[in-house]
Amino acid sequence: MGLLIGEVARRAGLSTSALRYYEKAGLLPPPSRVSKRRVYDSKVLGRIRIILLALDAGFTVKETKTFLSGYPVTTTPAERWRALASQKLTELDEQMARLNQMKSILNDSFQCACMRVEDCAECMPPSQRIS
Amino acid sequence: MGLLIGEVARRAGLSTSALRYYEKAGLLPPPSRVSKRRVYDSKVLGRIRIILLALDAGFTVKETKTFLSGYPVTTTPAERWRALASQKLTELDEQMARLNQMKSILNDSFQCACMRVEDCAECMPPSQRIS
DNA sequence: GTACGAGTTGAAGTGCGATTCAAGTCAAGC
DNA sequence: GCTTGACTTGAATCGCACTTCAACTCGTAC
Repeated sequence: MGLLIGEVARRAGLSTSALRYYEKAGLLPPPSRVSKRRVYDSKVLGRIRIILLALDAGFTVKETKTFLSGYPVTTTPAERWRALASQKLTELDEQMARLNQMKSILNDSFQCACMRVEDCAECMPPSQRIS
Repeated sequence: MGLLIGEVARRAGLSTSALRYYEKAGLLPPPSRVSKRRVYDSKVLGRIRIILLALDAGFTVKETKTFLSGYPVTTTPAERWRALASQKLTELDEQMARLNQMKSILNDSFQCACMRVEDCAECMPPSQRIS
């Protein structure tokens, strides 16, 4: 029933180093050992699935740890997720706004006929002006 | 007429360390010196304006250097910008797609009634399943 | 002459999420 | 008893855009 780290990595599509990293970071509980080697219960795959979902959602390793073990045991997964997700959604909206701003700058800048970059200081948009 | 680094920093809204960093990175030409101190011509402010616009557009320092000095002198600013911007826009669209995917995950996950995180392995979406 | 403020340098540090490395441990097969 | 292969550890490395640090150099004012 016990899985060695290589087998867990293969099934999860992760590297063994990533699994050790997650363990050190507190995402995965330290498994039992047989002659120093980590031996995992297959339940760990469920936990890894959850970890990967949280990371895919944009949570940092630290935030994911908070989701997994940073709340009183009485707090349900749904409650934890809602709390963290609303924060994260705010961040993502900020990032979207930032990306849209970048796109505007990319599309709108340097439409001048200047021959050299040095000449472009003149034709810059007002918002970018420096004293 | 000459500006010391502190004055340039103040006018540009940058730190002196950032200006030295840009110089080392090849974004700013090494200015003249008076007793070891950098003395800038006020034209440098125009160049800084351009650098900040490129960085605001999402270009890395390296890409910004390419824009400023990585093309034959016959290439106009508008041509350089178009070439680099189309690449960058592709990257930004990928990032937007990634952000939208994150938002979906945040909104759709953990709507279960599980009391403990360990129970949630069951109620995960199929796309996240691990062998 | 000495204190002050602004500048100089190269090296090291920051945060993130891992990966890579060297050197060692261990069980199984031959 | 020796090789093989999978594992173990802690430490170092990566990329990015800077910042911070210590130790030093200047010119000016008092």
